Amino acid sequence: MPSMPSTPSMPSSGRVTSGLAALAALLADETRARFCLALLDGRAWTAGELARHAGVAPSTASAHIDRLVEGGLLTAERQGRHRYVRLADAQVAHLIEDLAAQAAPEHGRPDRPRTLRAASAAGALARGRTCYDHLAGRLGITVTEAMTERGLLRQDTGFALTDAGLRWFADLGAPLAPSGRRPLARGCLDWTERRPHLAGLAGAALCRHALETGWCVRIGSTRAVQVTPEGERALAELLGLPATALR
Amino acid sequence: MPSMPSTPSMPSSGRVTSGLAALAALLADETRARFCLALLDGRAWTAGELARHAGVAPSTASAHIDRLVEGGLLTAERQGRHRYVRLADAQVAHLIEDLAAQAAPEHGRPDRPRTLRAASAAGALARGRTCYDHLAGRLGITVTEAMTERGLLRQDTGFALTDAGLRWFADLGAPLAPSGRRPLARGCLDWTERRPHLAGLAGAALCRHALETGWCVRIGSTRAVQVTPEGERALAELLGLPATALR
DNA sequence: CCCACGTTGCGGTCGCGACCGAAGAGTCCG
DNA sequence: CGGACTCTTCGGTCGCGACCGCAACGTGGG
Repeated sequence: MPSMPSTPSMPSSGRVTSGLAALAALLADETRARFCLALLDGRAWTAGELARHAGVAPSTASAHIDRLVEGGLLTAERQGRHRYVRLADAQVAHLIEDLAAQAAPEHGRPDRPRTLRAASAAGALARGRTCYDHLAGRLGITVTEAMTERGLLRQDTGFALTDAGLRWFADLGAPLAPSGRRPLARGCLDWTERRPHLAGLAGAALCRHALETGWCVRIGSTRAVQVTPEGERALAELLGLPATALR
Repeated sequence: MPSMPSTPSMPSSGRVTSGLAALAALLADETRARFCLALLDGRAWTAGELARHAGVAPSTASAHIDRLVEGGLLTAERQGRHRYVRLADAQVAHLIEDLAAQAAPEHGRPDRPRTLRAASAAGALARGRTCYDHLAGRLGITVTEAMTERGLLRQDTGFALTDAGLRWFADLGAPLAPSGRRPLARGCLDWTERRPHLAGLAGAALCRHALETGWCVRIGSTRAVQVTPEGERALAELLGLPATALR
């Protein structure tokens, strides 16, 4: 009830305020937050998978998914008896990344793994992974830094591809065209490396190209990726990266 | 209790998840959201001002401020019997901007003002305002676009100053030096214009310079700003902006 | 065709947190 | 040194929402 600002303030402040609060409320629940972070791998999960992942009853998960879809964070698609769910778009993914980065400045001790299995999984993720639709982890950072050093990417005065960078992508067979409202290049703060890696249309194109041409492959069905021998050769040739930098 | 992911997933997933949920919970309350949006003007408010602004009791506001400070979104500073409160840093400001932008895609009809006074205030804000520590509104967009056209700023492949842009700032008497983790230039989506304006260190330097040299002045004690005749002359000379573009 | 499984809808329970008012601590001023 | 002001602390109330179990629905496989 006390939703009336007693001071005349920002116009449309009411709508923006309640919109902001409503959006934040979607992520304010631990279970929904877990859903969104899981979906940050860019793939589609079924409702049941998400329920098991978060450790809640299927009915609970279903209700949460409804709210997230309603709020525009997720999109759902029915296929047979499954309901596949994914993040709505790159903007949402980027928003959640930013929030997670802000929420986890605990970069001192990244939660020591308890088991050998967990340790090796953590290592694989730190080495290389996908972040929504682009590359992250040491792999993502290494590639981004190499592109910067080679003058393909400019990070000192912002974050943008250079003309040489545009040509590089074209030569690669993955020409970039401005599309919609998504920027060609943007920095995405890496969780494990605490430095920005390449995101945006260029990051997505590079990741897609790397997976399609076999430069890297997914490990199992996780978001972790591994560079292949061909990938090492290609990156050495195109970016001057020594093979050892990618292991 | 169901905090165990039944699927082995992201390492440190627990911590990140609860951190994300806790951070979002801070903004999930309408009153706290109103506080943060008010503080987006970049200035320090007293606890009482925020309480009146949001229409809650002082005791309620005090508790909210505690939580926001505890969560790292705000910093507080006691001065006499007042407690001045501001956003913690530019990163927090940017995060809230992004969230607000995502939360308010209602760009069809921006909440028609009810009174003449409100209409003129809304008009002034749309013409020019500060957004945390840089310029926004039509003023911010116009300047940003002019800088882009003049080759000082590159937006087609990302968002970065050019070398000419660096020189432009140096000639202005506001040389830019990379500092800490804040980027020199970054795009900040404008609420009213739906296009990015210049933020980051360069945006802050430009705004500071504009206010110090009298290119623009604040209207009353709001975040709205107005271009002065000197400002028109300077911007015409430095960016080729016709005076009519700024009214 | 029926059974198993993934998914959804419906009560019902329970705990967290947003709110206020009143009283207390600290500060500035006459 | 007392009064006006700002802010904080403390109890106590109340409503929202996260959760589960159970039952129903639909799909796909045997």
